[in-house]
Amino acid sequence: MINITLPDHSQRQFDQPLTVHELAASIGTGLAKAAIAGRVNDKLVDTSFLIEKDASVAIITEKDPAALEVIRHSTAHLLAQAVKQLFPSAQVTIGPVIEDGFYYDFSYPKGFTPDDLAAIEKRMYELSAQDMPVTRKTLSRDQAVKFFRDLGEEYKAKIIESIPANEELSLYTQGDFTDLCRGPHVPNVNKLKAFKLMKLAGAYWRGDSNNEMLQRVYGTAWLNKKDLDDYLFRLEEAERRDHRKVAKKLDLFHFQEDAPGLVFWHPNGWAIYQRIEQYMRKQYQAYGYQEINTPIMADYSLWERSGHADKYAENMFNTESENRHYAIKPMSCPCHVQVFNQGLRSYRDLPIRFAEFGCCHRNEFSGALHGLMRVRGFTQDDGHIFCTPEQIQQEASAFMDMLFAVYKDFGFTDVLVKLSTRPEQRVGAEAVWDIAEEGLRKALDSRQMQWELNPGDGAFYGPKIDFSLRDCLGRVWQCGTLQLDFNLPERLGAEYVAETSERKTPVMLHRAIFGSLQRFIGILLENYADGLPVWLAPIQAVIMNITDKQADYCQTLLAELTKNGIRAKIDLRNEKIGFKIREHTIQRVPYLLVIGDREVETNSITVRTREGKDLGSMSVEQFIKLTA
RNA sequence: GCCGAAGUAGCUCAGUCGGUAGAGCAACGCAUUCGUAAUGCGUGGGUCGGGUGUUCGAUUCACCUCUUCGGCACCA
Repeated sequence: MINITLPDHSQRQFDQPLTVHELAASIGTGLAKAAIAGRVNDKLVDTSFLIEKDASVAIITEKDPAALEVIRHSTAHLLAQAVKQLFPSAQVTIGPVIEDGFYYDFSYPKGFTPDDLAAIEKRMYELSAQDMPVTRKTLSRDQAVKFFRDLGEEYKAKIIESIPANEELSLYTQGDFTDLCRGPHVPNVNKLKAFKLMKLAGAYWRGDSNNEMLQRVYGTAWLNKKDLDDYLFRLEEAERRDHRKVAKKLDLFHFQEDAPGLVFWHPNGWAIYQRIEQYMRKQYQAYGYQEINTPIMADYSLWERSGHADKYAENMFNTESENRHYAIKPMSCPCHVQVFNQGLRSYRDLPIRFAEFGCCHRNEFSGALHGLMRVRGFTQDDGHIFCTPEQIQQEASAFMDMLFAVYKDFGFTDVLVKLSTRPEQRVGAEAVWDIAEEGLRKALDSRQMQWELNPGDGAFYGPKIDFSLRDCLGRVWQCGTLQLDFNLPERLGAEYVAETSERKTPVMLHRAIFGSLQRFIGILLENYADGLPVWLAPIQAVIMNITDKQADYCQTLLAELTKNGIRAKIDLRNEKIGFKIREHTIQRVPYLLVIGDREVETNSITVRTREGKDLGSMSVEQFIKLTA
């Protein structure tokens, strides 16, 4: 007798073993038809899975989130089947599920073309229109290796060989196609109804750039056509928000061939940049930092002493003059230690907090460049705190106060926090690691928030906390960081005099909130699409006259607003008011000020927002208050 | 750096199976003086990313190169 518990806690008894599908059928034919997979004792299985002993079982239908994963995985197999039919010489490798879809890597030296992609997708739809069951069987490892070798599938054979010998392997077959897979899969390919192949890309075999480049096909798959269309719409939305597009539309910055990965800021873009830098400068003052500025390049020997020449050389730009070799700074920390080292420091001076809008250059691989998100020249909101091990906790805590306040001011409240602790390879005494990790942990625990532990993921020179923002499209951007460093101060000879008159090496905290100002602006632009908050908008208000008669009044108004620190612009063009409103609405100027005879007579302004809302007439003073 | 795609007017894009290019918007000029998302008419604008080759002739074909886009790898 087998006793099966269903999700509603009801129980059913059966005389003999039965499959998930049979169980579903015993509950209802509709359920049997809708079954995509099963969950037996919390393990996802095929509908063909044979239940042999007492278990709690759920039938997975479209309503269960797990269904989508199964469907995506099966769609990857469908892709492989179509490819093998159309391109028999292609070899299959792996085809996992990823966010919103799946991919499959093929070895196919000729490479697929976009036309091939369309043909493959067409074949996939032809196959899924058939009534083609997906069946599972198991083989021993050696049998499986032989099976795939005989098919000429060398990569599959290699994958299997890397699986422990005693493990049983499962193979899934649909029509003429068989793939090694852990499963589970849909019972029939006709369950696959809404998918689309998205793009082609190269990918290294086993993710190693020394290996052969495989052909990766990306696809997306959904429960139904509507979900697929929604997804494609979301992609369009993300594309619309692309910061590179927004930059063109709003005339913020540009790139050109002469300076790959380096930004040419235009007046509007630089206004945003300046606004952010000035904002952060104020925060530095409020949180007890001293702003400094250090050279953009330094003799190569400094980078040898700091260790960058050893570990970071290929990312550094170099230059030469009068037989001296210089490197352009990729980060500011070694220079900050030089400032610390001027004069003898006492324990009474600590902590010392230096901040710099550090202009850094890194020679990123050409293929890594990506708008403002990955550039070769950027500004770090770089700061270094020199303190004693005992001060780590309070400094970490104060830093997080600052960080969360700053993120909140920019509208980011969903922040992911990760603590990474000591790795295998490390420098520094165990006792110092203990204090450091404990300090960070306590600083985290003292706040009402969730954080995640990444054991062993710290840098060789110290533990760290990373902070990531989630934007309005749900994308995650790592921005802030707090890294403890026991190594660099020692290498560069930083010292202070302790209470006991001994010379001691301070701990150094590397910290950033934006990371790169350029990248942070990119994130802001995509998060707000083009409607930046009023305080960040390059132009906050446009004054528009209705006819020439009001031009003088408009000029007076402009002077008045400018005097009060509002970034205003004037539009006296001989155009209809509707035309001007349309133009500046598209430019996402927060406030549109309409000036006609009525406003001149009553010494007022009429305000319309970029959202099209009419705020009515008000005095200049009222408007200044509104904007501030 | 690797794989794939792309580069034509300020922007978005069309085009030429080899005979030096076109639209819409923008810009400029003239008329219009107008009350909340496009007034009308007219004008100018391009070494078709750069180089080399094939050809009577290359924006078009071939090769090289740069840049950009999508991935991979990288991001001590």
